[in-house]
Amino acid sequence: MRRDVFQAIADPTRRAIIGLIALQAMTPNAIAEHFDTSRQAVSKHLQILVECQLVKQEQQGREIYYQLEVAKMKEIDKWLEQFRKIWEDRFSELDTVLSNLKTNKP
Amino acid sequence: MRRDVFQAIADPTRRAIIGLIALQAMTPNAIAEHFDTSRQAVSKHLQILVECQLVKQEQQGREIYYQLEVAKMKEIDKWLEQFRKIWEDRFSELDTVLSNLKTNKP
DNA sequence: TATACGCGCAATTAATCGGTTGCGCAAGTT
DNA sequence: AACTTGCGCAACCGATTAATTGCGCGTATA
Repeated sequence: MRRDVFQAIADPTRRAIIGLIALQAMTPNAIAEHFDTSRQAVSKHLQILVECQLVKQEQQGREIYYQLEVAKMKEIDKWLEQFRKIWEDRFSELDTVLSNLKTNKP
Repeated sequence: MRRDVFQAIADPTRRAIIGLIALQAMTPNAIAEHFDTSRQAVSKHLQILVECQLVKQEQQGREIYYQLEVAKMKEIDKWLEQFRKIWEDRFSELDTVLSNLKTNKP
C-alpha cells in the first residue's frame, strides 16, 4: 500500500487530527472524542498517518500517544516551493516568461 | 461531488499536470503526451482540477487551454501556515512540551 | 487473581476512484 | 459539402477507500 503525504492530508478528518495533535500528543480515544466517529475509524486514520510518517506513536503504559512529525510537513511545503515563486515573485515576470516562450518558436 | 484542493493534489498525476501547466497553458492532448495514459484520463483529471478551481480553461478555437490558477495554490499554503510556526520557530519549545508530557509518568 | 479498560488487528460492506471505450458535437481543412 | 481533428460526456470495470463490527492481547485496578 503506497501512501504519501499528499494522500494523507487529502482527508478532512485526517487534517483535523493533524491540527489537533500538532501542539500536544494525544491518545486515540482522546482524539476520537473530538469527532463523531468511532475510535476505530480514528485509529485507522492514525495508522495511515503513521504509515507515511506524518505522525509517530509513543507507548506509555497501555496508552499510545500520537504526535505530529512536524518535519514531514515540510515535504508539502517543499512541493509548494516551486509555485510560490510564481505567485509571490512576480506576476508580470511570469508574463514575460510566457511571451518569451511563445516568440521562441523558429 | 465535493472536491477540495487537498483532494485534488492527492493524485500524483494531477500534481504532475499542475507542474506542467504552471508555466504555460496547455491543451489536453499536449498534456497527455507527457504521460503514458490516454487523453480521456487526463481530461478527467483536468475536470477535477477545474472543479476545485485549481485550474481554469480558456477556449481558443476548437482547442481548450488549461492554465493553473496560481492563487488557489495559496489555499494549501495557508493551511500549512499554522504548522510552519511549529517547525520553524519553536522546535525547542516543542521539545519542552513533549518532555513535560513524558515526566507525567509515575 | 479476576475484571475492566485501551488499543491494534482482521474481516466485511458501501462508496468512490482512476482508467478505458465509444459516442457526438463543434471547429477547422480540403 | 465531406472529411479530419480536438474535445467533453456517459457508461462501464477493477481497484481502493472509509467506516463498522467483532475479536484478542496486554495493562492497569480491585
